[in-house]
Amino acid sequence: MSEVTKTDAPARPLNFIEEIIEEAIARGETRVHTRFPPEPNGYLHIGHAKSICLNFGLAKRYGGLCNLRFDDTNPVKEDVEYVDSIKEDVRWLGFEWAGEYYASDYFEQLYQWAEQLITKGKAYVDDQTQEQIRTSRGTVTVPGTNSPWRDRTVDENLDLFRRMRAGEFADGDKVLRAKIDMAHPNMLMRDPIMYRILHSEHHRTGDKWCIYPMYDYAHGESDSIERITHSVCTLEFDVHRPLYDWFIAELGIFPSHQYEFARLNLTYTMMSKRKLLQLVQEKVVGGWDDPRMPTICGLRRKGYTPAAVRAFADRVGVAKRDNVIDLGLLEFCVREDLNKVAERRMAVVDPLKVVITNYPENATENITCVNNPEDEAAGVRKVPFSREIYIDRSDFMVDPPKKYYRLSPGAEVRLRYAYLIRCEEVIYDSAGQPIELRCTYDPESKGGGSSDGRKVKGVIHWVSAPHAIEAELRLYDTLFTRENPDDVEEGKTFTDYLNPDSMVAVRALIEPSLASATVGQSFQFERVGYFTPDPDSRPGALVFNRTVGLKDSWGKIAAKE
RNA sequence: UGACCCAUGGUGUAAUGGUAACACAGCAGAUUUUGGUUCUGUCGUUCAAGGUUCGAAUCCUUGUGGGUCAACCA
Repeated sequence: MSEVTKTDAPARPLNFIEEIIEEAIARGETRVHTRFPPEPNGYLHIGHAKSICLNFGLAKRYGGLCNLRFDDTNPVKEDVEYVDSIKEDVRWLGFEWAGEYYASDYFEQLYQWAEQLITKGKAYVDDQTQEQIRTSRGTVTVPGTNSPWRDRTVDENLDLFRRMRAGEFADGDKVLRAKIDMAHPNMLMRDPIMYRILHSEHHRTGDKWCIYPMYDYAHGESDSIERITHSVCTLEFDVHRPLYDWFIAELGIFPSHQYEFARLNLTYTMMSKRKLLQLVQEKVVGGWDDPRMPTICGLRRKGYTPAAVRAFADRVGVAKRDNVIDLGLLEFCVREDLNKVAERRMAVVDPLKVVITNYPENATENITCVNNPEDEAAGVRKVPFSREIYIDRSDFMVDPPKKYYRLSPGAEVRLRYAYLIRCEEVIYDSAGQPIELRCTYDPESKGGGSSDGRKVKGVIHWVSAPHAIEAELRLYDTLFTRENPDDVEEGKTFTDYLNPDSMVAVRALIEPSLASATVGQSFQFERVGYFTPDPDSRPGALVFNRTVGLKDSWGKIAAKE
């Protein structure tokens, strides 16, 4: 356990948990030990990323430690598949845990402590049915009533509890309950269940146990065993805190303390594990790692970087107020990172052929292109140029509106890093749609300037027709059309708000250097957006995911017209 | 009709009894061989009513609004 030392304090103000810690430091407490405690029953999402960044961030900032602990007290819902994915995601985010722990490692200790509570007269075996327990608990406004088994003797309780462990009873026959107060205003304190009988195989302990501790009984004690100083969880556990403290006090063990913060919500998506599972099971999405999912693996596949997610977690802040973060902030964070690190490439999403009539036939030249104007060290690359090229259909208009800087009949534009061209003739198909442009180029204008110093405002991207390679581009939009898909109108469900255009695949023509792109790389397709190769991508059958589009101020102006 | 938590621009988050600010979004402009980036400017905020105080976003009271809790889930 290391001493508290403040390291790389960020410029931002302290959040309330950091304030609590700094007050403790001022009082002379010298240790910060946190933990990230997922139940291995599903994939991690962006909300978990906030918690991970908070817990690991606190440890890092104050020179402490952060554990990874799997809260695996319910064998029927958990699986090793999930522990593996959770570890992968935490590592991907850039964090390394001080220790890897499992609540199931503490089953024996937890059991011994339960016997201790029975011996103290603070716990009893209850024979009531689930239904009887539920009704006798009362409601939020009416007190509960005591179980007829509440006053069993210590010896009888001990005997029964041992026989529960020995497997003498069937699931649901008996439970162990804490003896607190059936009239307590806090429902959680009305003799909460500590153990239930579950003849079920556990992914780590196998069939060693047939009784399993409940969350409330296991969590605080697990924190205590690991000597966690700051047990950080989300707001809905606020009402559990008195119970958390009660067990620790009755047992007289290391006093970990719980602090609650507001979970993350994001517009146009949802964090409910149950609903995300439904989307996977009903094949609305391709899987947990579908790029439209708010899961960490989905964001990764979509091209989000760990740095972007961490920056996002830092910017959303930590407080106790319910919140819904604008998706725009997440997108800002990934653009901010990718703008600095992603190499630029040219890709034509919707190709329109252009023939440069005064350019020599069968000639090819290599145009020097800057890889990243934000990073000189990224260097340059050569891109082939020839008489026939493709430009994007949206970069040409027969009858352009005002302030349209791109190509139109008689107008001139700059081909990025190459020449100025002028549109001399438009060739139409039988439906009246332009299918080819005949242009002339200014041989003196290569790389910049022009033969006579004239200024040309428009710059468009291009690919050489004989050199370009084909690729599938998957263009993503929000999965839902509603800002808060959980907020459903009368008679509807969240699936009624699915966006039919959340994924659109197009065939594009891209520059040849992209043939060797590999999963994990990010590129900015100039003037289009950020893209990353999808795991489905194969040589000769390239697939790229759009991480996020570029900011599009022309699109905004055009939309207003 | 219980206990607990929360309430600051459109969205988040600060201000810790002393000039309500920062980011994102929006708007306007400058720069730009990406209508990107960068830079500048700008719009706009303390749930209500009382009280304490020289002074309240902050403390107190009462409301109002939102949230959590009645799984042998976590």
